[in-house]
Amino acid sequence: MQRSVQTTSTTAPAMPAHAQVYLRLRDMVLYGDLTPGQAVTIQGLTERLSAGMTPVREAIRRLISQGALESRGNRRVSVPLLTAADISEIIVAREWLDPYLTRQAMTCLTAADIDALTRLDRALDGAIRQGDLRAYLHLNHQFHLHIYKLAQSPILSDLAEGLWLRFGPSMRVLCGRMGTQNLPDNHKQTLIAMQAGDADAAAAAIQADVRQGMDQLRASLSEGADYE
Amino acid sequence: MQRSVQTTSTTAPAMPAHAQVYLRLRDMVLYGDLTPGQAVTIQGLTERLSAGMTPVREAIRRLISQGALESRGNRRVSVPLLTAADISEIIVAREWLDPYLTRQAMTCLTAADIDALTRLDRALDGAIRQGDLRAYLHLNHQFHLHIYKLAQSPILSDLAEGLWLRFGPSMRVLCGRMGTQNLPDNHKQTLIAMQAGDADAAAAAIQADVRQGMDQLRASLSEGADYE
DNA sequence: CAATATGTAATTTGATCATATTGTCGCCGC
DNA sequence: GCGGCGACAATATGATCAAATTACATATTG
Repeated sequence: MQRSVQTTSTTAPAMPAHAQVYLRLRDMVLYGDLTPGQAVTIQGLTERLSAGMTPVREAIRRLISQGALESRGNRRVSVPLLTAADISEIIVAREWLDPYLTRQAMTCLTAADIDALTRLDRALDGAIRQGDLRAYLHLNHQFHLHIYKLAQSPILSDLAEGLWLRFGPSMRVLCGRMGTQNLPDNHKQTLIAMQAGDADAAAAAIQADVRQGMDQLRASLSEGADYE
Repeated sequence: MQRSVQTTSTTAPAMPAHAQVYLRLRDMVLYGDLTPGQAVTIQGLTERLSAGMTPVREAIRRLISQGALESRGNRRVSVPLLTAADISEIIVAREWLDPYLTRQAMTCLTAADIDALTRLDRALDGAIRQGDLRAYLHLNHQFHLHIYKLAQSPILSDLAEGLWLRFGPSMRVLCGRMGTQNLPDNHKQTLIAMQAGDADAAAAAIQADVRQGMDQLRASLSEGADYE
């Protein structure tokens, strides 16, 4: 037997294996290592992640309960294929949640916070220039996650983060289609509004960002029919 | 060893044990068999539910990811103690979600649906008269769940249902304090509005119901300090 | 004669359990 | 009061059992 996920010196001081597996699997969902509709097997993941069966089972179960994976009736698990109706629901939810969390974040925003967001956005620009799709997805996600964190609203942030898990795989497909050169970046308006201390403008900018991205997603879904 | 969760003739034709354990544990959270702050141990549940360890582990993990349980750092799990800030977030979320889902439900509401809701509310009245706290909690939950289902918005319904898991234990404490005689029932206005086909009024009635219940919860929490 | 449908066998995969391992907490002696 | 020691609970593994899908072979029909 392999020496499992044994802490390779510095990697994981005290993080249980199921948590590590969860994080890795979640990232696979978020950043497109799994395509919509793809089957997810326990044994496949035990090999791919060289982890035991129990941690993988728990991670999968956790992601199912978050909507990142779906359990087809007969003990088979797969990455959900979003319908247009699903996307519409996610749009409704995000168009409400994201501006709300942005306003919350604005109530206690420091210059350092804006700096951190600006750095993230600059890194995002770099990823776009280099056509690094995975970095783009990651940094875009980080940008919004950072706002959620600043809002200091753990429950609402949980809801918002959960939505990302649902559209992650489809977003990857969309961006893959658009080509790596003309990926959108609508964060500039948000940063300007934040620097001006204008909560209304910041919320509106975030809402526009969300709507733009999600609308593209829905359009891509309906025109591309099913991707496989 | 006991004969496990073997299908006792008719009970479970093809439901895996982990699903059964999850449902039972979820109901324990929702209807107050667990009190806020209470510790939840795996081995305790394997005995109480006479189930194996693996199904219990998975059910607990699932409920943690939904916010129904929380994992304190050191491999200890407990029922969350809500803070006033937590309640405020839940209020914000429900005041938006529940009216929205009500409006959605109104778009395709049949007379049979209203009948079903009316029956649920009548049963709720009965539970109040008899002072049956558990039935009250269950039927009140069912009433709102039914509206969610009618909205045919699986993702937003998921979000709303998840919130119930968070305040379930605290709600039980609140209702236990209020005494079993004067439990609130604000569903009448909703039913009237639905019969009139007035979506605005129905949404407003639901919002009032949510706000009233949740405000009491917050008040109970802040005055009662911590309950144990 | 060929092609499709059907029923069975085999392999793959999921579910559950018993057990070994590890980390945490409480206690006792120093 | 502090550090090691023992008990307990959680984590993780591999094995075992059961289910389901797949493949294949046979039979039947056009």
